[in-house]
Amino acid sequence: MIDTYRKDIRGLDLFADMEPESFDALMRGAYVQSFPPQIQLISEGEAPDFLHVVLSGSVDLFSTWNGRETSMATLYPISTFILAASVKNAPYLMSARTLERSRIALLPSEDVRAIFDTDNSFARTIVTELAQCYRSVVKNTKDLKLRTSLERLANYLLRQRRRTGSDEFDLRMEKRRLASFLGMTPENLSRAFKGLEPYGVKVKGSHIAITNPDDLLQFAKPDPLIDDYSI
Amino acid sequence: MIDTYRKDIRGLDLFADMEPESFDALMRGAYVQSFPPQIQLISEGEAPDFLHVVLSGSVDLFSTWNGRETSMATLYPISTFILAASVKNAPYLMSARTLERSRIALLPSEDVRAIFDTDNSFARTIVTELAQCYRSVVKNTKDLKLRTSLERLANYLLRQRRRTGSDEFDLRMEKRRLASFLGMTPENLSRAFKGLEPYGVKVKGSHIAITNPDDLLQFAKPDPLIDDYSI
DNA sequence: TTGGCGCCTTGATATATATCAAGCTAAGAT
DNA sequence: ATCTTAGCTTGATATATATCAAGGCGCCAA
Repeated sequence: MIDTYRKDIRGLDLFADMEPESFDALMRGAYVQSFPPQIQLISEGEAPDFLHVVLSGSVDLFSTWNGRETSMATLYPISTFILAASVKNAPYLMSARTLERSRIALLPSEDVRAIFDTDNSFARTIVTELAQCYRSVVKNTKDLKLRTSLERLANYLLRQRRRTGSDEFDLRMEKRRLASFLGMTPENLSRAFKGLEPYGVKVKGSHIAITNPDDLLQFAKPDPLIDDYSI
Repeated sequence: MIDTYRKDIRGLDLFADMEPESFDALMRGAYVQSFPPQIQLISEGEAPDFLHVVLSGSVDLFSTWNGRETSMATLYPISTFILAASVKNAPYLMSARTLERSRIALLPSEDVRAIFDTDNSFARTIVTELAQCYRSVVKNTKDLKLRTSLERLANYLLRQRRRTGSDEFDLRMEKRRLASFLGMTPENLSRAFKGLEPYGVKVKGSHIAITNPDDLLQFAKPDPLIDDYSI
């Protein structure tokens, strides 16, 4: 494991506070691999052999049932998945595939659980991390159940605006994947973008410009208890 | 705190393994209160003053946005809510109300966090609990995004069948609340029950009889990665 | 026993969303 | 530079779901 990767991983909240010996132990069994785009890294139902860390590129978490598929989340560096399955040693609930060429660190789940058992501060950090994950999914459920697809898109755009700190930004994923994440078809996403034009949303390819933030805010009614990922 | 309640709480996975001193400390600040039906116990956005334990009765967790409301989960004895907010000391994401007369134990969140900081085995148990919660919400999201309302109802009935171990059972909640939980209107739930008649679902008031489980199974296609809450 | 009330059901209609079938556009390949 | 192709858009249509408005049923209270 080269030192840059080691430092990247150590920088994550999840690993920042753990005992040096624990971190060393965890890194001993870990390795980094580079994957081409569209490679399936894990499949739902499998045993959780590794805790994954996205070091570069991006990864889509998705689920399937009865021939249908939906995107559950997209991960960007530096972040981990799938922690809950690893610590519980329970089958993955989601599959994962690279969206672009990506570097992924693989930490054996067995090591994660072993260190979890011995390093108390690591165990506590995992609590914080899992609580955060849990709350994110709850927010996502509220988004899905309480809002129409147009409202979901409007709030998604406002979250991107906040993340980038700018009224203009590029979508970070294909529109078809965004559609799936927002729980709609690509066709309807197209129409939804049109539907937001009256509120000052200009779309050119994957470039978005919000020309009238106040109008969009009034329509979208963002709520920290749904849209603020930091609380 | 009378001894029965104490024993009930101690019996929960979350508290079963913790140090006796820790448990005593937690119980010292705790108290049990009885509430009439339809009393709002907590409101989303509030600070998490207490970790709640349902000792008897039932509690609905729901969320609101922009004048709309949706049921997120219903809790039965003996179970806790809202652990994630308590340990993170972050605002509640959901509100809670009693559905019937209910006895609720209230454990000060501050105490929970204090003991979490000192009792290592308690910290580890919380990890397991939160991982379980997280996975449940992920399953719920898959249910919502991958299935139609008819399929969600069919699988809900099959889960009740499994829980009760019988082809006949009573719904544990009002149909309107079930509708909200399943992400549909009461009118559509009514029609959905009709729509399941061809698969051997008989409804009389809140009593359900599944006369042809194989047909229903074939239609519903239950999946352990969505419908099995134990993994 | 009998109102009355709340919840559920039903039918009619409206809206939201998905599907299907072309076309269009832009980025990469030759 | 042109071809090719994948992804996106658009319009037409179908389906799913919500809304609105009555009506029915059962449970509780007087």
